[in-house]
Amino acid sequence: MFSKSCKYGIRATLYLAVNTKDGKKIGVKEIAKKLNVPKHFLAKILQELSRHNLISSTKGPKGGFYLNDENLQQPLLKIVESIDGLQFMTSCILGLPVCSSTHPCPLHFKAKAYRDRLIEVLSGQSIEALANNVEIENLTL
Amino acid sequence: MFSKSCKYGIRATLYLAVNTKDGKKIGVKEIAKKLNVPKHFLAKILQELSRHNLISSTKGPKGGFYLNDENLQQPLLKIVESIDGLQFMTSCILGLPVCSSTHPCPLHFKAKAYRDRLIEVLSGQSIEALANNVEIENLTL
DNA sequence: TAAATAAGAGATAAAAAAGTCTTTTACTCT
DNA sequence: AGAGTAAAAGACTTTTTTATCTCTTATTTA
Repeated sequence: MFSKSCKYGIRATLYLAVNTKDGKKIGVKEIAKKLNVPKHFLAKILQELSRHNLISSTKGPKGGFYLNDENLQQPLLKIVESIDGLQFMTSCILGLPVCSSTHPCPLHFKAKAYRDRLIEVLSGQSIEALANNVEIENLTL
Repeated sequence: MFSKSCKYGIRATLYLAVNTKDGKKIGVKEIAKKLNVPKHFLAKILQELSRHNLISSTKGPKGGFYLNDENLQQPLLKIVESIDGLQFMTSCILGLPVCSSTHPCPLHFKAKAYRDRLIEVLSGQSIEALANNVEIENLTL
């Protein structure tokens, strides 16, 4: 469903949301270590998210990545969009070039239900809200 | 979610189910053309499914692929299993090595509920039943 | 000005997808 | 029965995409 880049991006963003509320900044090295993902690969992903203004960063000593208020209000879907694009929202689970309610593949309706729920979470809640959940319920990242 | 191999495999199997009820056999060439997928790639996939006894074949002139009664009674999940494996049923949508009800990732429950629905279709209905649906509702393959 | 950190360009590696060529099997026609 | 042929089976190669790593540059802070 999501590429590795996208998975890493989501996890890193949520990690930042949870851990930079106090104005702290965190470097790639720490994030990569904590999430157990390849450091340089993650660096590229964060770079990209930063360029899209979905996360924030400052260079230099004491620099690092963090989420500002605007970043925190975005839905997670933005992260997905900027890494994988939004094809996953509409693309056919069997890979048919055209697949819709009026022209469905055999799995269309069941698949759509599954996906729509997910899209709801990704687009309906802010990163901040999801991060709060992570804290309250002590979820894994 | 599914690899291309798997998508091609599912579509080809359903195509065979719909079109070989009368004892007809169909060659890779025709299937590839009808489904608009790469011929040689499909050949390899069908070969594999045949080896796993999920579809049937005969060589030589007038030979080709078809589904026998046993094949038709299998659930589609078997096709998925023999091509992609069953990881998709349990693997975390965020790629976490461990993700379960007791140790969930932030998207775990939303993702699970609807993935389970999909698994229901893939495992609860026979290929024959799904193929009937395809015919009755004139679905695309 | 030195050091720490992100940004950026590009190379390499691994995995997935697609294609080529050869061998085997079974049918058809004589 | 034997020869020719059409199809799948199988081994292998090439291409494309995704994932990962390396090295250099720019920026900021102390």
